[in-house]
Amino acid sequence: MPELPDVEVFRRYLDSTGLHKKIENVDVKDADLLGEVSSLKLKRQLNGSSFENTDRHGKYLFARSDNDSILVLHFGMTGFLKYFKNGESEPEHTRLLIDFENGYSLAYDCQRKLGLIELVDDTTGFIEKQELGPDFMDDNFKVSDFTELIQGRRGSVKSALMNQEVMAGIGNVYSDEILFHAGIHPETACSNLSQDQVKELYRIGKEVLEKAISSQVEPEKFPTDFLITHREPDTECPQCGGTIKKETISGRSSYFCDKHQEQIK
DNA sequence: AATATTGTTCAGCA
DNA sequence: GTGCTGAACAATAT
Repeated sequence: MPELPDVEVFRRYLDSTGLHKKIENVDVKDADLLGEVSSLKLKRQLNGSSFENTDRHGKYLFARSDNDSILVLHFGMTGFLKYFKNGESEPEHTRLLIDFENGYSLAYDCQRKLGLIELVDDTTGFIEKQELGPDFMDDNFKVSDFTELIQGRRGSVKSALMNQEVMAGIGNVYSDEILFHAGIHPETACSNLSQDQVKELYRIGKEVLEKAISSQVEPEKFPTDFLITHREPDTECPQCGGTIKKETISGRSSYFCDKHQEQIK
């Protein structure tokens, strides 16, 4: 379930593996994942070029090549990247395979094909077209921006946090995590949040995602009082001795503590 | 065999 | 038109 932290980790991975290397072959193994770009165009644009830098907005990863084409990847629910040496086995559900001149390859694997492979020449245009809100971890995304977006919404906080058109990057798992640390019930209406709670949500949100990224989203590296490793109904809350409950909220299975996330409806 | 999983999209409702 | 909810979809594991 790649959300902002996961995609940021993929971005750094790509930075440390696949940059400045000449691409000598591109294999689109599943055209289902392609957006508007054709398989032929993708190959023509990337072949012979090299990736020079990367970027990320919400759950989208961008890799810019030296001919100014930009490869866009979205990881859906099951996507990941793997850089590996020739001869080693490629991941089982590789949908896009890029071979470099140095004998290594980069695989984009996406078992359940909910991801996206696209080629654009302008990230800003792409972000606008997708109608994505500001990236939650962008330094220019301030508490005042967050407050403005949350205020005046009719639905629950959880659906606001998860709505990519409101702000980009937070999904089911991290919306639960943020609300857990903020002590706010996921079903709380935005209109019922106090000014202080909204500010607190922003601060905690930044903190939670930052910690997830620095833990490289590896479960064993997360602090033990995080909900993420305790997503099991009717188990003990790692913070207060309450009970972790599971309920469908905003159409998603949500986990929360029945004791320290007070229920306001 | 039916169910659960999640991000996105879209039909439909207030 | 807007904001929101809920269903559908993909592919697989249990």
